[in-house]
Amino acid sequence: MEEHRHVTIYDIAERLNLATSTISRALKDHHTISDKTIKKVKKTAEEMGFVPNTLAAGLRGNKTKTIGVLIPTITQPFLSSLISGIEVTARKSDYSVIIMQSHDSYEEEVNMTKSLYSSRVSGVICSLAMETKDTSHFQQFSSNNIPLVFVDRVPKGYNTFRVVIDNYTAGYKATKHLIDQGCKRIAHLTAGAEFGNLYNERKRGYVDALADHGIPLKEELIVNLKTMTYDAGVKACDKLLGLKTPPDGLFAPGDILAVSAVQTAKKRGVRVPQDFAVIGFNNDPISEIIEPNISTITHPAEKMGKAAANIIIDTIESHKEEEAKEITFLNTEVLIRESSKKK
Amino acid sequence: MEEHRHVTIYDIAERLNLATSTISRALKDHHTISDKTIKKVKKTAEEMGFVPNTLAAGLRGNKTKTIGVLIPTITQPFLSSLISGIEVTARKSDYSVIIMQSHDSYEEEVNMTKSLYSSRVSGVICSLAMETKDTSHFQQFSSNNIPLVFVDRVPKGYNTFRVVIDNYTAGYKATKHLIDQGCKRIAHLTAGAEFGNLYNERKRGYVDALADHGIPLKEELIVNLKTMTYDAGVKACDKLLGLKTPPDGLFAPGDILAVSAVQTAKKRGVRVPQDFAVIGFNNDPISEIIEPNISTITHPAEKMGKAAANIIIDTIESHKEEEAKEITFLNTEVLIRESSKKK
DNA sequence: TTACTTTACGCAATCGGTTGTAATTAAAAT
DNA sequence: ATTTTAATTACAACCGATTGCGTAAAGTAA
Repeated sequence: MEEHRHVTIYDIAERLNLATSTISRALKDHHTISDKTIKKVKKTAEEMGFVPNTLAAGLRGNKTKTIGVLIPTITQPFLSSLISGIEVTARKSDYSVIIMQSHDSYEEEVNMTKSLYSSRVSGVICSLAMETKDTSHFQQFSSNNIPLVFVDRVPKGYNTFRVVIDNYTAGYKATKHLIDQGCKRIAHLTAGAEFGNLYNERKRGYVDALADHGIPLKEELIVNLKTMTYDAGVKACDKLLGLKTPPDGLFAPGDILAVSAVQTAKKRGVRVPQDFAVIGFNNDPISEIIEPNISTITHPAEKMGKAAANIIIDTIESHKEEEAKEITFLNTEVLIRESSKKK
Repeated sequence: MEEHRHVTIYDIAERLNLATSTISRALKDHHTISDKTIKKVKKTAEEMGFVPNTLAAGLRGNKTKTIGVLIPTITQPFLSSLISGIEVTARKSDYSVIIMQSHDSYEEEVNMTKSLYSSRVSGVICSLAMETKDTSHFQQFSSNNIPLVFVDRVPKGYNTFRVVIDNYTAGYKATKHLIDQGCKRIAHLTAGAEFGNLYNERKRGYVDALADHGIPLKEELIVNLKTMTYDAGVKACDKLLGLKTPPDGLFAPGDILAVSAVQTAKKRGVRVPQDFAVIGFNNDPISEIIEPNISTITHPAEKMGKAAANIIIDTIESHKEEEAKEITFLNTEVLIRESSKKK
């Protein structure tokens, strides 16, 4: 296999007897270059198979048109949709996307921020690892004017862009829906405070909805999970449905858990939704396919990705130094399907 | 916000009164640098918050430790697992991963190869877009000694690395399983030849399995789909189950299709598996959750990703110019679950 | 024709590591 | 004390595109 050397602007310059500066400017339609020259240069570049070296440009200009995405894992419908939204939006503005998975490890996350900084990404989008409590490893981006957007799992008390849903309201709405369906004993699965404020917020919505409708809060109906997995859900639901007075409804803050609840109920001969109404969260593909279909809360993954990417790109292109680091809230909706329809 | 300038090896050199070359070598434990100096340099680098600029290194060395991944979409269990495998493996060797989605568009794919080449990726892993027939846009990688690995949806007649499963055998085994269960009229969904040889191979396995077991091939039981979607599956199965003599089994080359088949059957009052045994493909998470569970063929996405990434990295690190461009076959297994158990 | 604008393009430094080669110094050998 | 040899470190070119500044050429007005 013959090894070609990359064609550079020097090669084009030599061929046309022009300066490299002229080539560089011509290729990007700089106004000080005549149309004639521009056309000639572009034609020659095409002929010679010239492909710009973004490394050189990036080194010189200290910007790479690259967005670093740092998330727990990509094999989760919500997160892969998020990335999809980021990628599509980035591409429109000719940005590339580098993906890294922290696998919910703090240590990995720290290393990956270094790696991203090292490759001089133009911006960073991150959904925090479960383990992460301290976010000082993100300071390097803020300090160097690299826009940083947290999505979904965001830190508190850190002045950066954030793209989230209103988890409190979503939790409230989900619970209220179950109340509206006549549920009196509504169970809830949640995760410990160490996981950031996401599940806490949903739980807060649940608690307030109960209170607002005069339904007493029963601690026995709230199960704290370590991991939000199918198996953990099965175990929790087995426990809940085994109570002397079992719940007649469940707000699961994730569709996987809702699925596990529905199937556990079925296995125990508990009818869904008649005896046990279930509502999930996320609107994962599976919620629509399982029988009965699972009511859920939409979680606009793709939109959130697009929003995050747009923030990055806008911030860069507008050269705004002192940008207000706003929080972007995206809407969620209650999607009523069979699993919660008591009426 | 104060804008720091990046700390460079020049800054370290100045501080320590050493040459930049010494700093550079010390940081990578070059044997010509004394341990004393190495320690001193590393300590100072740490103190000053030095982070190497990979762009500069990449520009100079013409290698970036970056793998470009070009796939139809990431919001598909198989593909997101594939990426996950790639990312994990890449990271172990300190490689980054750039993701691009062709959305099955030939034009996008062509643009993206340019973009990847432009950013001087060290290697490329690709699963072809549905539309792609001509693969000359990948020539730029081959010509420039950038290792290229096709995964799953691979081109024919192009001498590159390929990581695939044996679709023929998998199709054969799936069909044989249905035959073993006593099915006499086995239907099959497939896709036109323009989609590459993947579905054709599975179909070939289906055809041969029937022939080997003395079961006549009925054209009416083979439905050609344009897209492998849930809705397309429903439509096809409605047609199949509406035949005068409907099939008593189905080999669907994708779990989504299998799910649509199971649900369509249920809706029509056809019992699965008693009246209609179904086997899918991929072992998507959903196949395990739907009721009845769907028998399927495993498709080792994560492993394929790892294999592909390893090929890239090994090729680069071994500096082999004339590497044999082998095809890597990964194993698949028949996963027998409820949807096909007639016996 | 002279002076003044535009228009078009070239020069050369720059971004930050990397690396072949030369130079300097220290340690060892004679 | 002198020559070898080995151990360290320095010099400077290089990767390829970008860009501020300067200059030459062409055009316009006086």
